[in-house]
Amino acid sequence: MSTKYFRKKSMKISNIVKSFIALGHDTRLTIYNLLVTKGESGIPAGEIAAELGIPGATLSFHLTSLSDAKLIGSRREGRTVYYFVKYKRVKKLIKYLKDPVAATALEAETTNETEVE
Amino acid sequence: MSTKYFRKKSMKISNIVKSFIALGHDTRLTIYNLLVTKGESGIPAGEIAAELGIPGATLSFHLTSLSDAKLIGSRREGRTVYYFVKYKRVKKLIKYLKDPVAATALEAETTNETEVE
DNA sequence: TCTATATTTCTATAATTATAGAAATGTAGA
DNA sequence: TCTACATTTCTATAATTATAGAAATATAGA
Repeated sequence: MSTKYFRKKSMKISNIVKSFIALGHDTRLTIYNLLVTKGESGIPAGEIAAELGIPGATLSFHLTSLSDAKLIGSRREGRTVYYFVKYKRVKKLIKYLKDPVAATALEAETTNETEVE
Repeated sequence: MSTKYFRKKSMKISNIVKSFIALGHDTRLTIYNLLVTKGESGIPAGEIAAELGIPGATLSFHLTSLSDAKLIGSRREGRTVYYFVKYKRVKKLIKYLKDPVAATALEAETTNETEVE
């Protein structure tokens, strides 16, 4: 039973694909770029919007994509929400690019659907 | 004059974004995965289509995306076209993920629009 | 509680991308 | 040249994603 490239129809879009989708947009890649320069402390959503010159609603849409992909995280401080890069997922992508076969095997072995961070 | 996140409207979609777009699709990521297992010699388009169970026209569409992103290359042998991974671009992506600021600076410095390989 | 501020969600619309049959192109061999 | 085969391009259609104003939500401070 060759399971190599088999994929259940019901199987939702993989986290790896989600991550590449997230990075595959000019605005979102610029956000990633910006967040990298800001370190762990992150940067308020409003500042990102101002820096990129885009409406808050549009920014929110893109932040959701990056968050769903677990490429970024956020924390609220008062009425401000700070966004920051989550390097765990970035490292996973690098690993995937270097060796997709090994990374996929590892993923299948360790994925237990309860992963949080 | 802050050029940090400035981007000319006329400026076409960057090669990095193009690459992430290319990898951000289940079928295309599966193609990448498959090609990695096949090494330098590559694999005929027809075999990819058969392995994935998709029509040739659909495959061609996705191969174009990966080729435009320079993630894969091809060579014709008779009536067969072989596709293979081009690791130069993969390495560039890894570099970008690790340090987007440095990678972007390097890109700006070395891009002369005549890059072929 | 009232008001201002920060951000997100809702919604409609615009724009882009994906799919795949049919037609076209390129190549090999008879 | 004729036929078969491999692949790509053309085309229409379906599906998805992006955009941004308006409304909603959350929090802080007066």
